[in-house]
Amino acid sequence: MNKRDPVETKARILSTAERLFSEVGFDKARVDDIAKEAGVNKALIYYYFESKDEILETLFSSLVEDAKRMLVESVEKTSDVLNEDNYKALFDVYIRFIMEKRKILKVAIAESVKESSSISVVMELGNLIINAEVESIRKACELKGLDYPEDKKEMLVMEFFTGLMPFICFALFEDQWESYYHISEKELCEYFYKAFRKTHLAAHLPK
Amino acid sequence: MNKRDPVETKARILSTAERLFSEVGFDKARVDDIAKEAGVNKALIYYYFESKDEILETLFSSLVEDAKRMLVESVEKTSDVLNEDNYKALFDVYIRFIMEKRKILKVAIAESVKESSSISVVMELGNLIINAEVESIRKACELKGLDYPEDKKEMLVMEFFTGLMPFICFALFEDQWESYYHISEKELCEYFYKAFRKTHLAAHLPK
Amino acid sequence: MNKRDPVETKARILSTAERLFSEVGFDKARVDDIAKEAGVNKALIYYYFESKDEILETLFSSLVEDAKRMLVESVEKTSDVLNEDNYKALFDVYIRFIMEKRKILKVAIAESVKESSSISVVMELGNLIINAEVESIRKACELKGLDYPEDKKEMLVMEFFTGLMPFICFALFEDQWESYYHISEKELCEYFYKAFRKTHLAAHLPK
Amino acid sequence: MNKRDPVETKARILSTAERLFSEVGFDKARVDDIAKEAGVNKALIYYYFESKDEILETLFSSLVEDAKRMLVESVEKTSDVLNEDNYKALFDVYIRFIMEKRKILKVAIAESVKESSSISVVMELGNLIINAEVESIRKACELKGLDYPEDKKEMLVMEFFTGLMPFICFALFEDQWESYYHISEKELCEYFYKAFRKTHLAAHLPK
DNA sequence: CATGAATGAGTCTTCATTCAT
DNA sequence: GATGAATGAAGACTCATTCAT
Repeated sequence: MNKRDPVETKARILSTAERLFSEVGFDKARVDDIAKEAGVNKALIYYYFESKDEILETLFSSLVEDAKRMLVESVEKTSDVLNEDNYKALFDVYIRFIMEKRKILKVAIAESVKESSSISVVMELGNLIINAEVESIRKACELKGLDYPEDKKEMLVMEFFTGLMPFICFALFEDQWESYYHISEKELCEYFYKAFRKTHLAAHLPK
Repeated sequence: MNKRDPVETKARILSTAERLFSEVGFDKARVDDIAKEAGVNKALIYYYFESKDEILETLFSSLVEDAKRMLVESVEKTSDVLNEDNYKALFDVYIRFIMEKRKILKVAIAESVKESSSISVVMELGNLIINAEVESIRKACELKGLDYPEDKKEMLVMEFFTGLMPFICFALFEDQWESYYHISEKELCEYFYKAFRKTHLAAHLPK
Repeated sequence: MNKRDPVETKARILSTAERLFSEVGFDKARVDDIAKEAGVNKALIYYYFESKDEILETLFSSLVEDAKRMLVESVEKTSDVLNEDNYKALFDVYIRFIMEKRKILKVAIAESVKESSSISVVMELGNLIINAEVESIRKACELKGLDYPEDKKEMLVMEFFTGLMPFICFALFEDQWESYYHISEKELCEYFYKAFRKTHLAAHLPK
Repeated sequence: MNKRDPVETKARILSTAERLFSEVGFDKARVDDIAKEAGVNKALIYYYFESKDEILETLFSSLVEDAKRMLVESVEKTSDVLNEDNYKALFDVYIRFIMEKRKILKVAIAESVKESSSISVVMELGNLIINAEVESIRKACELKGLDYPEDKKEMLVMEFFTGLMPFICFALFEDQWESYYHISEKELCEYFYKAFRKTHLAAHLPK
């Protein structure tokens, strides 16, 4: 907690805000508390950010940027052959990303769900991810000389609601599952992979 | 809008609150606005409800009660034979229920996601529904003389994350999909069924 | 200080605000202090007024309304013959009005002087008064069979800068003259009348 | 805008402050904005001035000093014979001075009007000017062998309220007259001279 | 001289809730 | 049941001023 290190200070404000937003919700989170818990003066927050809203927007932008980076990297890493091993590798990349971002994802969901928010981050993020997915599926088919007959919209719907959403919901409710069903994160994650493999992945893998 | 009809008045307060909560979020929704839009005096709201929180609790209780009723009815309606037609019928019952409750579901998700909320409605609701599902699967297996070998926890995880969550997310984001991808509710619902059938349902149907 | 008498309460807020605005200026006056000194809860102020600005606007509107009333009454009272006695009577009506409104006039001047305020109250008030004056002069000339040859704009300028402004400035600085030159209000007022008679009034009276 | 020229920098801060104070009022003007618009770092302002108040005091002092200089010069320039031409020349000197100082005069009036300000600049300035005026009148009388019978206080009142105040008010409201009555500064100034000649000056000129 | 970062003390405004009728 | 008036406790945001370099 180096004072007079602007970059570090700004980062500390952001991560404290992220935590508080996810703990009590954006609206209930108090700027006073962010300041106190980040160990900075409240006015300093307004030196770096125009408003409480701008803090949230900054966090959302980072989320989207990180997602883009993650998608690029995941494409580079995974070979184009679609088989169970590859899917597992991809699953791991995604689950790691989503669990790392769980805090801000909770906030994103809570805010996106409000009918007042014009274009929600979740839609933006979703669009990004499912398009990447559909594209990689298309490429894989091409590579194998398979035709790629499917309706693109249908694929988008499938990727979004049965692919992405279970992942995000895993991030949202994993901790509650832990305490509600007395299950460890590791165990839950394994069950989740099994379930995901039998449902969404099964639809992708050649029968 | 019958004045001097307590039951109707209370219902009007509840439905107005539900709408406002879903539109702007529970925290941002003002009791003043609920009063104004319900056409009642603000103090009257406090005659019917202890607090703003109690309004939300009432709405959540109704949601849970309605879900229970829906589950009972769905069991009565559907025969025990598990085939595609039966699943489609069940799908329709669920989708209708979830779309009807989309407003309060949005609020439920937004609130459940906060780490401060001890036991979230979504977990309660989820537990209810996935247990019913698992139970009906068990019965179906029994009926057909099949053994029911699966790990129960695995089934719960599957029902929750790849069965229920896509449904709920459909309710949450259906309207945003409409405007983002210029697609009608009907069309989206059809795509969603196709996707759901190929993934979650496929895992249930005998190969 | 009757609680639960809305009219009286609102009036008390307004007069307290008027006093504080004139004492320390609109910007430095604190809503907290208005509340405290008016003996009401701060939130009650916002129950009656949208904002601090609206309080000021209400006060300004009252000032304009009162000025209109005063002008109507002054026309009714004074006969159309323009002689020294009539002018003295008119002077007294004006000086009484302006001294009664000195508090809000101070605020009005301070605010009007800001280049940001689009149309200032002082201009509005000035326009009202000088037009009434010019009109009454026109009538008087007509009555006496005199022609009314003067350029109207010139008259407006004269009424505003050498008629109205000395009056308003009297209201603004009377108290400071008292303490600076050790002179009583009565005495100062007499001097002021003499000066005003020799200058502005002299220009109106037949030579 | 020569950087690294302390004198010029300080002057730039002062003139920017003067402009902002007159545009939005002293209280609403922000040191941040003065810094930004003067193109200097905020902390530098505090290197040159103790406080925001000191900036204002500096501006007020300059105003008083400049007024003194102007008075001395005006005495030197104008001969002691009081006739219409001399008065017009004096009028021009005054109007030029007052128009040049309109910005800070607006601030001075706004601040002087507050009942909290112990001795206001306007009273100080007024005292300065009206004493000079009365003195020059006395000299002129003496010169012409006329007795100078008048009550001094009466003369002070007259000079202040019907002599100085119309001038200052001209500076305050000239721009608003322009836009309100669609009149040019030149035209308005001519009308003002006519009005001033018929009222205040007429009282001074031998009949 | 000059600057980016930091701070304390406000200041307006909001809002759930209650009171008196 | 119903209402207009009243309140306490906060909460977002501001701003003159100072510090460290």
